[in-house]
Amino acid sequence: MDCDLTHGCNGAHAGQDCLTCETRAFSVCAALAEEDLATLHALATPVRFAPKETLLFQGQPAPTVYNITRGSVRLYTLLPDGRRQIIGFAMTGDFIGLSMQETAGFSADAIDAVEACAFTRTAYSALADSKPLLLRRLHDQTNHELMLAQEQMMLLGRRSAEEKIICFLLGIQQRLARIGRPSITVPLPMGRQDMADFLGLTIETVSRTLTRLARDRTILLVPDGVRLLNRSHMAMVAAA
Amino acid sequence: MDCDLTHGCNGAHAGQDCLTCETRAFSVCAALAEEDLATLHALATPVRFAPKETLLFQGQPAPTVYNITRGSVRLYTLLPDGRRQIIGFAMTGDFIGLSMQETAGFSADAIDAVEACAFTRTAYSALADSKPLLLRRLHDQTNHELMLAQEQMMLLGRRSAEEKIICFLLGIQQRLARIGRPSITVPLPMGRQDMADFLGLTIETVSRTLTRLARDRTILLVPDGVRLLNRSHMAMVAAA
DNA sequence: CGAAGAATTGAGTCCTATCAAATGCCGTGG
DNA sequence: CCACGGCATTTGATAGGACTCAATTCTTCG
Repeated sequence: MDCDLTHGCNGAHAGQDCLTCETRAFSVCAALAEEDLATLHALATPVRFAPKETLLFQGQPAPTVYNITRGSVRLYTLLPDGRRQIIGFAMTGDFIGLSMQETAGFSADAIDAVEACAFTRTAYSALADSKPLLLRRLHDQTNHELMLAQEQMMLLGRRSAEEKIICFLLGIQQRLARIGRPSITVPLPMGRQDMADFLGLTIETVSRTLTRLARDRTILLVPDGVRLLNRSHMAMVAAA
Repeated sequence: MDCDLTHGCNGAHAGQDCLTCETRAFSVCAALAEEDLATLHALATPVRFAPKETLLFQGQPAPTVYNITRGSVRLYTLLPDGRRQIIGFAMTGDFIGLSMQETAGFSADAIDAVEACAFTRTAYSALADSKPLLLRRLHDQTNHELMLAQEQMMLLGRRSAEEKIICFLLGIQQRLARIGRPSITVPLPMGRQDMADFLGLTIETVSRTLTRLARDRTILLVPDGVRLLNRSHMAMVAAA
């Protein structure tokens, strides 16, 4: 198999199997019985993306859907004048292209080194039609995303910069806990500009707010992440 | 049948039939063949809500799903300190409770006089399971809502007050056009505070921005609505 | 070690929020 | 019919939080 840089590159680890996939339990694949996983595995192509490589481009055909098995991806839309809104970060276990629309409604690119299972949209769609449980799982997943989107609207429309940062950090932590990686230290693979474009802030405000929280001993800034020192205070702010 | 104010009141027009429902073509019901509409009709209970009456309350069980046939509903979430974010407005043909979760993720109440078809969540869920086309239609509808939510994130996070107002007005107009009510005059059943809480602004900023747009001859303020005078300029701003 | 990019810090401005008052709009009841 | 009260909206004055522009400082990596 050859290596197409524009669509990602199968690495040497291509022997990975759906049956032994570590992320199965957290992914839509959990809906399938073991015997169906063989069918799924036949459809899946493992792919890799280097940092900044594009998975999807806003407005262009999206013939492929991806299930992220490693790394982080930013999903975003752009205005013609360059303003960017990141609508979410996809990480291990997340599905990109759930809507299975002909054309992508947003762009997506790799933040760090990303590994994923790729499926052709048509093949995946057909499998979903034949496996009601999988379809149901997709539907639930979409509903979950809709709920997250609604929470993000509250964050973007009605919260202060400090609240935005705190909610963001707690949100990442909760998400990692749900996929079996709980930790007081929250890893932040994305840069400050990505955080800013997700939270509706500027990069300077993100930086200033983080340093202020660090001065207050609410958090501790560490390389590529943040350690949460005062979770009770953060939880108060997030709830309020 | 008695009249329970907390859950809406069947009016004298209760004889309405799914077969002759004017909103059928724009609603999820469009997925059903005529013979299935009888089944649907048996499950539907027509209800009415007075202005400010509550359909759903955030965090409480939601045993009922509604298909709005007349009037407008605001969907919103509240923070403990009273800050409100309106996540959407439901109007004729829109479905409330799509996610079919046990508990509501947001509150919903009537803006003006609302008429709706009510279904018990369990009965509707069972019907969806037996009619794949209906389920598919529900899924598509959810995907559509997710797309709208993502557009709203861009609006809330990255657009100026004037852009927010303009996008909002054009959005309402497009929506009315899609359900067969195209018009240069955009009706605004919701008050200024509702617009503010939807757009992430204050009521004063909404008012000021509207009057400025009226001074510029971009719009004309009319009772309970706005007439769009310079759509090309508005379209430019919305695209930019 | 040096260059390039990322992050932080600083100074000043602007947009929107806040606080406050005036105006307009209805429905009620005298 | 008109005065009145309550509510929504508009308008004004001021303040503040986040943005902008600009300059360091810190990292990373060849």
